[in-house]
Amino acid sequence: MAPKTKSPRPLSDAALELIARRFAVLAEPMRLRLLHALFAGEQSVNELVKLTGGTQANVSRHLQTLAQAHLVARRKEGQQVFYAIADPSIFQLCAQVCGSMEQQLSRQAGAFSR
Amino acid sequence: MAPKTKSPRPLSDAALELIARRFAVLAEPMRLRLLHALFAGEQSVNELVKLTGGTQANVSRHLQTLAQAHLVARRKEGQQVFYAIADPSIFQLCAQVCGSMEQQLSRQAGAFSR
DNA sequence: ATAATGTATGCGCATATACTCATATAGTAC
DNA sequence: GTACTATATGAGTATATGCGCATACATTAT
Repeated sequence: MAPKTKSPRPLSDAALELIARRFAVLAEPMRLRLLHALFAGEQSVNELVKLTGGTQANVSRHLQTLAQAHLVARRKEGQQVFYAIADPSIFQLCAQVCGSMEQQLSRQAGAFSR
Repeated sequence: MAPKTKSPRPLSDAALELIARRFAVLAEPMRLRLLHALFAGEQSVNELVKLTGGTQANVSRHLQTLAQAHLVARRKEGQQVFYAIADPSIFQLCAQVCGSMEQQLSRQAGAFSR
């Protein structure tokens, strides 16, 4: 019986669910596209539709998902609704994923030219 | 015409797909549980089955998913197969997500007691 | 009031994926 | 060879989710 019973933190099931949900929100290309478009600043739904090339219905739905996850903030002005990044830590997240994947891909590429 | 046309980088569709895939791999509680268990070091499949409480078939499948994403490494020794974290940047990712969510939750909690 | 515009949503379909069960494969011991 | 253990995988099912279409809702203008 090796004393392997050393976990960094128990991490309850509920916490794991929450973390998984968070990752799931980021696991859709269109939502990443929307976040990317919002990097330049607050945008209305219509602007986001044009920027991303998605349909209005689909963009609206994805924005709702992002808003429920508190990743973007909603501001209504007249008949337009503006969305903006609410949690800037997202960019660090994405940057880290990008970096890790670039590293991975270049390592795979190196396996050929080696 | 505000000079809002300033994107950090174009980010091709293919890149967005890859990033989304990466997040999707992390979007399952059982896989997070497995990564968490592997934090203590290399483990065999059977050990992971005991540690996570999942069925052998399910654990094996999720390990395969993690391995395909190059998040864990596979090492066969005799009839046992050992898995280990292959990309330590995962922990930074999870730590960041946890931090962001703790912040979010405490802010929501503060909205009541305020 | 009607009309036009911007946004959200109900519904149906198609696809993806997580799970269980049973079985296959690989390795070890006898 | 058979028996046993460890791991992987095929099949079937249930659930979730992204998408498009049509429509509802909200706001402003006329």
